[in-house]
Amino acid sequence: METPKRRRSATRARLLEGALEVFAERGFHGASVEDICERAGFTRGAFYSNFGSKDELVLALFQATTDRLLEQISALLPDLANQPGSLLDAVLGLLDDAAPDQRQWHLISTEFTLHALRNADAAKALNEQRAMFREQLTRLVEEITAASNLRLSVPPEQFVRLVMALHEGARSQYLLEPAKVPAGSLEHTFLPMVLETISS
Amino acid sequence: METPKRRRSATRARLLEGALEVFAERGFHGASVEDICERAGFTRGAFYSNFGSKDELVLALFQATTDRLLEQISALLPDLANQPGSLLDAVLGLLDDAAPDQRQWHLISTEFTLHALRNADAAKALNEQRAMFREQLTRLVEEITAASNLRLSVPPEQFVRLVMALHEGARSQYLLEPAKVPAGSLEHTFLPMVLETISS
DNA sequence: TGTACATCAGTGAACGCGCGTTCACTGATGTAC
DNA sequence: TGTACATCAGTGAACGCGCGTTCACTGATGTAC
Repeated sequence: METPKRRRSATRARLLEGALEVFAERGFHGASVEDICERAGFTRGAFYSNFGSKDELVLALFQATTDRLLEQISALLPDLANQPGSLLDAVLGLLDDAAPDQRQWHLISTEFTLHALRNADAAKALNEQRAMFREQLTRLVEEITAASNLRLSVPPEQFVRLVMALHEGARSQYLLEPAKVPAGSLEHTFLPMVLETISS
Repeated sequence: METPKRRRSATRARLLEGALEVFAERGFHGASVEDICERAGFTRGAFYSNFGSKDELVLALFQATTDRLLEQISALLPDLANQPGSLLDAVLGLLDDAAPDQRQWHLISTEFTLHALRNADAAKALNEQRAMFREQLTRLVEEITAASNLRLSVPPEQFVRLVMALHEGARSQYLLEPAKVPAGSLEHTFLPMVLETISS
């Protein structure tokens, strides 16, 4: 049953998917509306039938990506919290598994962050997403620390901020020099030191 | 004595300066050649008399900024190494002082990093600059650890990578939410833990 | 020292192309009777 | 069930504007004699 509404929302979804890919490859300004439509298999008219403008698309894309990311995290949370393994493995595993393609995700989220630093609306959306993301991670940390006898000497929220900041910087180094800085090496070398100090 | 050569190189310098400002404000693609020329007080003809293209400008700008950055670091190094204060204060102080305007520097270097992730030439230039930067920081760490009785349990080079990665991620968080994440707070909270563990 | 010519940094008008956006139209699906 | 009409998602040609780039020109500085 290919009702018009279903068809329409499928078109929208394919356009968003195409935009994600093309933005990752060429960046927001390097990707033309035509590039995106071609990738999705539509003409530009279809684009403007579904989105008001290219700017509107990027916000919609960010929201859609955010929704999917948070869904994936919610699905992963119970597994990780109950499985054997250290707190650190669980948290870092979540960060990696949440974004299937590290490089693509890094390019797009970094570009959107730059955009947000110059645009208040984007900043609001981004900060809300990041807050939700941190809350999920914080809950994971709390569950694991409660189950084990581990105690953090700083609030879990701040520990999460540390992990996210380090992860972002380390990922940047990894993508620039994959051979010299293996993925996750910085995190796995240093975070245990913090945890040992943090636990009592 | 306003010889033509002097005049020419002054024009080039002013164009580079204008480009730095305008790129920070609007981003590389958002800043037109005309914007840059207007800021510098020239017409577009002057621009193309000094640079082959907008793309060529961005590499020249990066090189010029790199040179100045490394010069500033060289000037700061001896002071920091001989002054009283912890290793950490010296390293973080260097990172902050090297870039006078945190926000501007973050915007531009992040955008260039994104560019480098899609462009091999830019990646080469960026990685060389970062390597020199790390070497300077590593030398500072070595001098300070040698003077004190501190011992690092990891090579200084890797310690520097940690500090740089964390600094980058923390700066991003700070710029997005200045009120919630004061500048340097993450670094000053967590790096001492690593140092305590690292020293023996 | 003065005159005639050469050089060349910077001017500013014009070009042209890419790209975001618009819009009259099509044809497939849905609805009324 | 069949016919006539309505809706509307998607088409594709056209528009127009911004911007990177070009180029013939100007006028100030340098050089030759």
